Amino acid sequence: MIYSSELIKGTLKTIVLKLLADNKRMYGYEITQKVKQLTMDKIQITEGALYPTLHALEADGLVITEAEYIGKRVRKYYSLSKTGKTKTAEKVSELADFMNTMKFLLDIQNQPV
Amino acid sequence: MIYSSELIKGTLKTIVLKLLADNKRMYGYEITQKVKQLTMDKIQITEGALYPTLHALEADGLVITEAEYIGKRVRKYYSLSKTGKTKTAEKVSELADFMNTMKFLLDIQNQPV
DNA sequence: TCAGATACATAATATTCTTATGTATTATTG
DNA sequence: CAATAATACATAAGAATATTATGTATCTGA
Repeated sequence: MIYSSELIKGTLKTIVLKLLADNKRMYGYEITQKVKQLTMDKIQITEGALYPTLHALEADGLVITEAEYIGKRVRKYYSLSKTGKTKTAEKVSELADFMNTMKFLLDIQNQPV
Repeated sequence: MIYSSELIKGTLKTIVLKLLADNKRMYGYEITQKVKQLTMDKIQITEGALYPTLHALEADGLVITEAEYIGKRVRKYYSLSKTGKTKTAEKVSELADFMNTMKFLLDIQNQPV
């Protein structure tokens, strides 16, 4: 089962930021694979969604990039800036709060998953 | 505190459906107020978001409507169709699953709210 | 009486995703 | 060893869905 795409909306940025907080330094393709692996294929980030998001994070000064060559192929590593670290904590905390609210709102107690 | 609007994206339809499942019959304005009240003002659904959503649910055959006059003012009541009830159960269950996944992904254990 | 709440609706715009396409390198496998 | 899949980036067109603004009209309370 893959979640309907609308659920990802609004959480992608937070997911990416949190992964960078945990892994110091990651490149785009690695992020898609990591999310896929951690969620047992339930969340699959498309490249068309990820790269624009990464570029936006960079434009906002939340991440910094380093290009690196693996053989002849370029890799673009992303890591959190100081501002990015602060922002990540805020967004994760907000999402946690939001999920508690939603849990209450949807009256979700012990639904089997 | 009001959640950043992006968090609402993708969950609005599910919220509306669940409220209708719990309350049998509601009108638009009532839904906005109910959500505001249940979430202690943290989620405020704008009319520009709600009405198009309700119309889409109707077009999809998930809800049925009845107009009613309160004095001279019209009210449009929404209730779940049979298909709507099934769909609601599916969407709520999917969202519950998604939130568990997100909880794991974001490593959220006992963050104070 | 008049401001605020109730109650609907829609249009222009912005955001952000999907889908499709493009380029190129490296690894695998029949 | 050639073809395919995986790795790795990127962007553009289009769809979906929200924000913001606007419009209309009624009812309530100070």
